[in-house]
Amino acid sequence: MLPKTYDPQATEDRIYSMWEESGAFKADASSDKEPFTVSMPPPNATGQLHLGHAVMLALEDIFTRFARAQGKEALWLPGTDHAAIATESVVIKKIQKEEGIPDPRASLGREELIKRIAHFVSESQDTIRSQVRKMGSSCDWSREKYTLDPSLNRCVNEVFTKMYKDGLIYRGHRIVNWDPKMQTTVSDDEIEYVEEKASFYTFQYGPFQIVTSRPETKFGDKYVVMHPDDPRYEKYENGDQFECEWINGKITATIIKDKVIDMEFGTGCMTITPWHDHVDFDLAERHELDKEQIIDFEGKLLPIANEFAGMPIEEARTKIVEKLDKKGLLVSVDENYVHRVAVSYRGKGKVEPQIKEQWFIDVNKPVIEWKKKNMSLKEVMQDVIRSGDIKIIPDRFEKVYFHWIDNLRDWCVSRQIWWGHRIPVWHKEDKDSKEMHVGVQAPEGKGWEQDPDTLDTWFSSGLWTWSTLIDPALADDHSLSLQDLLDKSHDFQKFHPTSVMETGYDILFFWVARMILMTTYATGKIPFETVYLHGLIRTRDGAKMSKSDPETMIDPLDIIEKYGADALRLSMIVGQSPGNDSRLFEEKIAGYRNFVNKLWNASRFVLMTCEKEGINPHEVEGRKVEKSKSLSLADKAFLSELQFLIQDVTTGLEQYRLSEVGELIYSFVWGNFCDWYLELSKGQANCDVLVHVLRTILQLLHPYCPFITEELWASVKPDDCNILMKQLYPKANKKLMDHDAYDNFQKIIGVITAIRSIRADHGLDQGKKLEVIVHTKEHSDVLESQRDQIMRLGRLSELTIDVKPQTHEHVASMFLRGIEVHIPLEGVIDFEKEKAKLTKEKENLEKFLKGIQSKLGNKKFVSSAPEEVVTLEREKLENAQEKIKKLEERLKVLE
RNA sequence: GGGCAAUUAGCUCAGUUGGUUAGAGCGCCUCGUUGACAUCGAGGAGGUCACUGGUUCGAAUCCAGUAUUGCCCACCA
Repeated sequence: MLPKTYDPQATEDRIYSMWEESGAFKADASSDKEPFTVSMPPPNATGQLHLGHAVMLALEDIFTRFARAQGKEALWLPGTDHAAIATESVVIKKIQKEEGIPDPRASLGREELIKRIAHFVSESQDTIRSQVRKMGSSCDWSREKYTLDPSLNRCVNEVFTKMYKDGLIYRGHRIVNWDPKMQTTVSDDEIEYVEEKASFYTFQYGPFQIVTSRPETKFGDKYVVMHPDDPRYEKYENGDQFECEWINGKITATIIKDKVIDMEFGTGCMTITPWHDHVDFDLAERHELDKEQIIDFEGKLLPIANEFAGMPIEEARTKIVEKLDKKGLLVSVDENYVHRVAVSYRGKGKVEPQIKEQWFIDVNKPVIEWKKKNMSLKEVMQDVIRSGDIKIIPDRFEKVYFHWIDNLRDWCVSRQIWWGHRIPVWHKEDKDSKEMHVGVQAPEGKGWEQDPDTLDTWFSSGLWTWSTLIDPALADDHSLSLQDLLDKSHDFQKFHPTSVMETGYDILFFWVARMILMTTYATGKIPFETVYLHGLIRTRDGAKMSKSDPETMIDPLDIIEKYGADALRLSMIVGQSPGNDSRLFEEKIAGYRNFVNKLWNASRFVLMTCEKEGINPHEVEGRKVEKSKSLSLADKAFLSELQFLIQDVTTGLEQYRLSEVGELIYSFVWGNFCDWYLELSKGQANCDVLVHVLRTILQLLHPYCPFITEELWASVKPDDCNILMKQLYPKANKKLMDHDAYDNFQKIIGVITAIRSIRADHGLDQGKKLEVIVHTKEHSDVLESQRDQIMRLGRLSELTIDVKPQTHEHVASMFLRGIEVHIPLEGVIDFEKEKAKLTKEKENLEKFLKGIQSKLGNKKFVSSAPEEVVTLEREKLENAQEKIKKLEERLKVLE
């Protein structure tokens, strides 16, 4: 016999091992079944899983288990990401802290540092693997991938080379975001802005006044820019020159007129620093102006700054202001200026724009053949969404996506860090040599050195849906082309494009967009059909959970230990809608733990009942139940409701409406199965139905709560059945859909509810005699057939069921679903109120009826709307008509 | 500056194409240990669906505007 409470701790690990050993997670590329594929967004190989991962794993596991149960060949492919900058910075910090080495890159060298990082990563990967298992994830571990695996590296090199040959990858001196702390470039998307209060200076610059918060960049400023339409500067012409006193003596300045200037801001004119500012750089490019570097890559001033050379930015700033003040060129200082400073998404260090030679992907060059047209990467990215090849859930993110693409600039893909995919470019002698080789492998001959730079981590992540499906054995064969690799890899042929990409909306641009870009280009196919974006999990107060504040952090592992993985999964799925943030706190999780336990006890009850009746649950045949002729009203009603549940759950899951479906099952199990059916079974039990319904519930719930359902399945499964996760999903049996039984059963429920309510309202003693008055013979028959149940659940010692029209003094308190229940009470009934209520109800119904009639009378509607909608309206009409009739009858009684 | 959302019970949130009396969980109040479950059961209170207009027989739902909050994007020196 099962224990009184469910103990997830004692169950989950055992069940998971059982699944793994059974091979049920493994997908078969050679099967004939329809494929269903999910690529797991690879967690960064830097440490711990957090709730964001947990929600992702829960969602994807539900998708996968459901697809599997629908008879599809389901593949959920797990893996980890090398997370270039993030990982390197974590390890460098660790070495600095633990070993006291201030600059590990310099001290250890490339080879040694990479070795250290690799070691760290492999430990971290083990942690992640075990955490993913703890969540119950049914992913195919035999196919686990890592972004630095040789076969994935091969794909990276192939794509880079192909892009280079197509002229999509180019090398150029461009302004990039330089992170002096991490000593690398970062992409536009890896930047965040933090508000900072700064001093805002106004300086005299020749005849002009300019404003800046960054005086230290102003050494090279020999251009002053203003708007061509600005009346204040009408007398100056573009190209005019003048001499003026500046930081280090006299300079010759040139006037530039350009429309980027905002006349409203500051003094309406500014000097520019093309080397250290994106806008200034663009402007300088347009007007072909000189660019000079002021700040070096360490964040210190260069010799151009004379006596300030070698100073760090912050120090130089104050000194320069002092100097300009002494020269009388400082006009004013605003100490309360708030501006936004760019910092690196990872290292949180201030980002300094710099001009550097970098590798870029051209997003505007129309060289991609897509749908028989030549398109640019940008255009393909727009087309796949616009044409509906890829659907984004929720769809409002499509707008956000388009907006992002409109603003997309060429993508800088080279990074000056060591951890990652090294760029497949070789230089003869040194980097500045003119001889260069771009290819998948190193060129023949001596003296070739590979470019020291690595690729942006999103370059390889962009290939994730398909590079993971390339056969590693083939990847070693360099006689094969990229196309060969795709054509010959069975997994790729079977499982790509993937079915759904599920991830947080916060990486829509970082990753989802890049996958679309890279995959359409490299394979000619979309990477996935549907994008499902989940929201962030926040604290009870709506704050972001952050590592720096352990109080607010909820560690999924702690929760699993305390409440079980099933409860955690439900608490993150039910009540959440895609794309919206949600809050999580322990009471919520405890609520779902209670639900899980409720299911446990319901099963216990079923098993105990079977034992009492001498029935072996394993021998119950589902089919027989469905054909049985000895079903009670409750059995029929309940089986009918179950069929509708199956239908709703299935269509809901097909449409990715996970929250709604979770709620449906929850309320069915608790509100119907436990509260009614099991209670009724205490009077008279049909074990066949009990077992059958319980099995179906376990099957339906399995994608959400895999552990407990699997555990319970073992106790109730048919003898010839395997483990639950290999079962096919239940199908609704139309023959069991019995509206009459359902309606009649609702009447019983109504009566019992009424009795309970009356008892509570009037403190009715247990065993009090009750009279139930009904108006028709049919109702009386229904109640009569369930007399025992009503008496038991209503706790009555005597019950009269009578058919008669009512006199005023007898009409009592409750009208429920067409049945009137009353007990003899002295003077508590308000007839006028009752009458008014019914009259209003009738009026509403009549209004409603009129509306539908006019709708159905409208030819336009009938001809244009889908047939189902029209029938639905007709049904509504009939229902309403019937109800009005009944109301009229009741009103007549009251008269 | 532009865009996207949110606003529903004390709290956290559902509410699929407009449809009959707006739902759930938690919390609160009353009662209850008859053998599945106190991680429970029965009953109850609590909402002008942010506000103002409009479309409609009918609006939480569609449209316009207002307010508050949040997020994203952008070159304001």
